[in-house]
Amino acid sequence: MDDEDRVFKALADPTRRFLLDRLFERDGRTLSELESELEMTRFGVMKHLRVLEDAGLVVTRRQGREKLHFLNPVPIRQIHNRWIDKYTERQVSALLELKDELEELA
Amino acid sequence: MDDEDRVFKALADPTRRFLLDRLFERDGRTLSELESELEMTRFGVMKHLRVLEDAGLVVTRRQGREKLHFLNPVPIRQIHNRWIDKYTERQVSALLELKDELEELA
DNA sequence: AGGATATGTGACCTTTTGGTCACCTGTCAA
DNA sequence: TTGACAGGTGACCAAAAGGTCACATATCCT
Repeated sequence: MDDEDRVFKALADPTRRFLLDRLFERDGRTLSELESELEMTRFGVMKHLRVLEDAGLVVTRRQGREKLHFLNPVPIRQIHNRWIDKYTERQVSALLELKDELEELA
Repeated sequence: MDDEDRVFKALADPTRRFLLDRLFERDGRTLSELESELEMTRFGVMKHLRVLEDAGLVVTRRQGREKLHFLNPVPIRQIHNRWIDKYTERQVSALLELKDELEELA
């Protein structure tokens, strides 16, 4: 499995996206901390974090007996660049901003 | 399966990403045209296109007995916005532009 | 009309993936 | 230094996904 494939496979699972959401909110969390927010055993969560790390979506640092997890946004941006060129980017982001404003009014 | 999940699941397969690449290059292609570029039966390709359409990554229009396929970039941009805020976007896109320039020199 | 062309459906099989468990290693602190 | 705590490995099972085929419908063109 190549690097690119790992990123997309990693994003395909809802639990892993939830983990990225938690890290987007605040990074530097430990396995135990992330586990406490999920209805799953530690082993399941560990496996998911491993997949995210192998994909480069999460980077880690050991601190004593703890392992801290950080979100890496670079692969996400690369997905974006693959199918959205500069010109289309302006159109699409304008469209989504408009959509957000309309939803705020409703 | 909710709408968001469908998008990520759709992107998880290399054949489907290849199809998006072809449509990014040029849209409005038919099933037969896309099939001719893949080592797979028509049924396999059709199944993949169906998944992409259900996810909203591809939109279609019937024209006689043909079905034309178009790339929709909106869901891709939404993935981007989920984990990259305005501030981070500037940093990451600058980093990737630098990376591209360096690779051009090498 | 009728054959060729373009797309569609449901059943089926194989491979991959998500999740759990028994068991193990490294680190902290009294 | 010993017990509690944080993280790690490999085997295992059930569920989901990728791919093919027999069969079917709609459209075009002569």
